[in-house]
Amino acid sequence: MNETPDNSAPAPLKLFNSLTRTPEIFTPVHEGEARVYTCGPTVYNYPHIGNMRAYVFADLLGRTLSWKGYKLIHVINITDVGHLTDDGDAGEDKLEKAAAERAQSIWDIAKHYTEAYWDDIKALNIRQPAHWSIATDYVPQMIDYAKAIADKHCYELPGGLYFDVSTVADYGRLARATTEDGEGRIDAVEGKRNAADFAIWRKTPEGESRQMEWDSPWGKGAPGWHLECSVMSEALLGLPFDIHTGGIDHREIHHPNEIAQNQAHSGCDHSGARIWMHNNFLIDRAGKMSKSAGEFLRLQLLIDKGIHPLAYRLMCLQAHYRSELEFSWDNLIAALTRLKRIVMGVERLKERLKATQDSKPPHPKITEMRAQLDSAISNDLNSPPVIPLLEDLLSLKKIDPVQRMNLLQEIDQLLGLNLQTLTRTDLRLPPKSASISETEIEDKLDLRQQAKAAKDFVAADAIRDELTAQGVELMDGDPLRWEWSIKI
RNA sequence: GGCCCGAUGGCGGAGUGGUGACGCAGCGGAUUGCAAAUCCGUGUACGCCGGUUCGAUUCCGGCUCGGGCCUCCA
Repeated sequence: MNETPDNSAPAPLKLFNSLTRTPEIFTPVHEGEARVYTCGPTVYNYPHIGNMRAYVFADLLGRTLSWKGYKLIHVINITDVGHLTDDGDAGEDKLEKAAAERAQSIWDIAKHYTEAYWDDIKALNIRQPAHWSIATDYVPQMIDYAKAIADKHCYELPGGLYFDVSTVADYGRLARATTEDGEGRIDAVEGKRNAADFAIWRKTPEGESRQMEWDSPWGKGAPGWHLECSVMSEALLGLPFDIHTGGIDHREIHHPNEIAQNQAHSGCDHSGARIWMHNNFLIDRAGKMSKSAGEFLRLQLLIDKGIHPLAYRLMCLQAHYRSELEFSWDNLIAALTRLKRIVMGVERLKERLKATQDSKPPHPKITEMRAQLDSAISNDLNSPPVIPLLEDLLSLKKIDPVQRMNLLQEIDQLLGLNLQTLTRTDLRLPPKSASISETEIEDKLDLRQQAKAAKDFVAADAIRDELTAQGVELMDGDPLRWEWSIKI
């Protein structure tokens, strides 16, 4: 235990490595730099809010690395090459299927969903990575990559080129999986040498043609979906790089396969990335949210209901990234209420700031809080205790506002809640169902104000009732005057 | 079937071998024409059975329940 934390010394950054299943002290491959690769979305559908938790997590990691003084080089990929829809390798591409259903070009579909994803990224105040790597931009490199490993590590089947997982050392170490059999729920592809072997290149079936296909030494087709991440991470970050992130489901299949490819291509036994980090799921009462389960929650739905996206971000940060997080509307609205109160605290702090001069030595309480902040975030990105810390900071009225604002800025640099500019008005999103305009509301409130001044409470109450019926909540003693009431 | 994880108050969610974070809701107070908003204050918990220990919610074992992965998925 840390009996006497040394407030002057920064805490070493510890990150939980899925490879060792323990927290490890982060030491960069390249002095002063942090190179991070994040598995991004497959753009054949809208992202749901569960998907977005992964990017909030990756953003928290990136912000932490920046705050710790590392030069961050972050890559997030966009998978716009189709993935199979059905079991095994016999299915259709999801992108192809979506294109067929909507009678649009597959490229238009990918573009549409990529932009929808980027809208969500922006709404959640997730910082832009250094590179958005688009899978279809890298197909020639993927083919070269596959050629380079084909002889020693791959074999051909009618369906395409397969990777033989027995050709690399310690396959599946990330998943802690036994390589052999296990009773999978799907039929194995005929001819595979090992159950875990996976496609590097998928041939377009005889007699079919696809909108997205490329020539290769193994016939016309498309790259296997594990290939792209190995190729792009190596191309953009070099091997080994520091940290690879993704959802916890990737720990079992996708990332072990990436590691196998990295080993094959580099000729080294290292895993490509030193630290593999996985965020846990956002779960609904029925279980995890998934795209294949039909209807799912999009960020836009929250916005339509009048819930600001940053409330979702706060909800994520209230839980540790490795814990499952239970989704409920109550919880989300609780986060929104909390965020509003935090913003009010910041606004009060700003007011006090105007009337104050900078003061000299840092207040011991501020120093202590900064150390607590460092200690929490350095402990595998433990964001939940940072939020009460922030709230305490806002309520410490006796401490110099300048010093409090400085620490607030640091906290917000980490949490990314945009606290320095976010206002209560920003948080007052009109729900899609709103049946009255803001101007009309303001006009009616003015009338009510007049009625109140004339002590005509019957008239004043009538206006209030009318507005309440239209989903408007009155707040007379508050400069904001009114609020939308949120209906789920 | 195989592998893995979790179980904390009304809901969500931290943390800890011994003074039971925190948020939302609730309750009390201030405020208000009455409310609302806001501010201040405040109660309740550690799945079950054993074990280790002076002492366990925290460590170990078993059980029950829940969840994840094994198919694309954050």
